[in-house]
Amino acid sequence: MKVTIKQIAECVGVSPSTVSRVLSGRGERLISEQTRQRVLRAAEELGYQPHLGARSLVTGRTCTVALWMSQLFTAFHARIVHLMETTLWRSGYELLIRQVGHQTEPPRHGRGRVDGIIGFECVGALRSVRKISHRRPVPVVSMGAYYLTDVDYVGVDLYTGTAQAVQHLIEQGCRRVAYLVNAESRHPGDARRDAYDAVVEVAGLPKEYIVSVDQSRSAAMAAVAAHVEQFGLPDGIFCHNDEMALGAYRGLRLLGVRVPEEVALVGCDGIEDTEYLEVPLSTVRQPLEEMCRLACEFLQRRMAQPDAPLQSAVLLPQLMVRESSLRRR
Amino acid sequence: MKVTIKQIAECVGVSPSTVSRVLSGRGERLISEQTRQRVLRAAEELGYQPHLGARSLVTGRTCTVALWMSQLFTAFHARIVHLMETTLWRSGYELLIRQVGHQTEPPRHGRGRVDGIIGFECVGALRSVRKISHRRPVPVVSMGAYYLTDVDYVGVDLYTGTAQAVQHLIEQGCRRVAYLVNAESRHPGDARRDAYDAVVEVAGLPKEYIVSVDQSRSAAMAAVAAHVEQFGLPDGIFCHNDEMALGAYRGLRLLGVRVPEEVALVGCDGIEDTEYLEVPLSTVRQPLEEMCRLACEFLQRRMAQPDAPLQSAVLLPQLMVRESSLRRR
DNA sequence: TCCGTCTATGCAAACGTTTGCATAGATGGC
DNA sequence: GCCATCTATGCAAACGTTTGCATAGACGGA
Repeated sequence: MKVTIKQIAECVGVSPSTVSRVLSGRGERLISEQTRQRVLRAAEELGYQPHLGARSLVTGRTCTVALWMSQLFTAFHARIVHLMETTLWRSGYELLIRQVGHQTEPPRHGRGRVDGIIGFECVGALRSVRKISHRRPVPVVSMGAYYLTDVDYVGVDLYTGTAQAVQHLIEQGCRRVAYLVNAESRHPGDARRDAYDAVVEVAGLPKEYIVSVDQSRSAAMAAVAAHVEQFGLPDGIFCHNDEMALGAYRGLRLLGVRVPEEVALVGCDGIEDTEYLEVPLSTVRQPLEEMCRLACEFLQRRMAQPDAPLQSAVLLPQLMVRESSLRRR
Repeated sequence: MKVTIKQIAECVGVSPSTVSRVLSGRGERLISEQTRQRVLRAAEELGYQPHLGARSLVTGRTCTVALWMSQLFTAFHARIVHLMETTLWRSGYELLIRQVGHQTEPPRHGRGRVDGIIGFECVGALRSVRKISHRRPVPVVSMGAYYLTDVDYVGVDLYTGTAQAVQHLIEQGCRRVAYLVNAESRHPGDARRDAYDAVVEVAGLPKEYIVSVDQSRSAAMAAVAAHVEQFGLPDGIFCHNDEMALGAYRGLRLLGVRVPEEVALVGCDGIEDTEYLEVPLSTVRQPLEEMCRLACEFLQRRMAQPDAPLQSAVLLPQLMVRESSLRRR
């Protein structure tokens, strides 16, 4: 049986308002200690749980934040969810998850379900929700490599990160540095692609793309195998992300190619998995903790002050040099 | 500015009830097609979004399901979240995530926030929420290796899975099969531990535990290294899960031990990562798709019929034999 | 012409909270 | 002893939906 503040009120012998004030913690110094205690005890005894729908109806807040992600398969994504949930919970918010990547239907988004949205690499969906909620827009923070100019943004400077990585490969003596990329991300405008182009060009080296149909390991593996068969072996590969780097590694090993002696390998993202390979993978590590922390901060500020000026932060990734890119000279 | 059904009603020139009937899809054959169209167009134009709090207040439903997990770090967990979100979304539910593992405070659980809870390996939290919501209990489905007798349950028979794995190691010629386990799970009552004990005993082999402080890779790695130094090398290791298997693998490699020639290795869970090692890891694969599908089914039936008889399913895992446990004879 | 039936719509209550305003009683200064 | 102030509480409206019941009009049969 549902128990409401009305029942508690009746049971204690006070009015519902008083109960509400005690339970919601609003009327802090307005309620006598004695009444307070009696209400609390009654609530405890009856097993009272506030109805959050009713509460949100009048307060206009739900204490829930949505996290939108384009995909959700790898340890990298698990880590994001983990960090978000932890951070938000501490601030008193719950976390709603939504994968928006491959949904064809427009993102229906009930008003009064969430107080705000954090989008991880899903610019398209964020943009359309913005359009829908034009008047009195939903607070939104965009995270990841691509960004919208009209919402708060937390990103990571993958241009610099990639440039460092490619430069590092060149310094290790690589003269034929390839870029392993999925078909969608291979175009100019992608920070990694642009950085690769620039550094390779400055060094006077040839550009070489290994194009995988998607970001999965198996596809990356197949792409590398096919590429090597057709064009021969590069001596260094920068991979669009760590998943693809793992696929590349396995593809090369199956071909009998030694890493890093014959091919040096650098990934991108910084997932834990890559440390535990036979040959630990070098990578461009994204500062996820910091990014999640900032995203939550930005969102909370935006929820508190809808008209505050635009906030943004672009963090520096860190090149983690491990064995896979260290040539013994 | 917020737009409500009242405004739409005013704009179209009908009553709020009519608008509600059109928009909620309830009064299907009650509304004239003409009115219907006009309401829909007005809603579209004004950018109407229903207030779900208000709706849930009167319907008593939120169309939201909570997924509780004890932790959320690895690709295994990401996969669970992914499958759940996909399945639930298709049935019209949204997914709320909560990590309940290490939270000290009791699981506060607002009534009217979610319609049901799916708990993945978090018996303790489920039990306490059951106690709190004793009268008119929240629909709950428990998933994973441990189970409550008084709630719907979807599990996997890790006893059989483990038995097969250990038997397999013995058949490969291992005579000193160790069990790599984290401190918490090493006790009798855990299906894997019990199965290991039984099979090893029947085979007349000695029991040997490698105890790691937790389930992380690094801890597993350290545990293996320490164990080998103190007690020498077993010739087969069954690992409590894949993460620990990855740690064990790396630990052994750092010691210069060859897998599977000197030590055969089998993990448990079936995460994708382990296929991409230098030596792909054998594992006991949990049928996650099926488990998630069933859990959602059970939950929906329970939500529809609170007094339906208890539902449960225990699925069989599958032993995936890969290179890490194949001795060349 | 009247009555019964059906269709399309409106009215108003209900859902469980929060909160601005009112007020009864207590307290204290003069 | 009176007025001003303060403390603790109650009243009632409001939040945005849904929905049972009522009803107005149309229609058809007798």
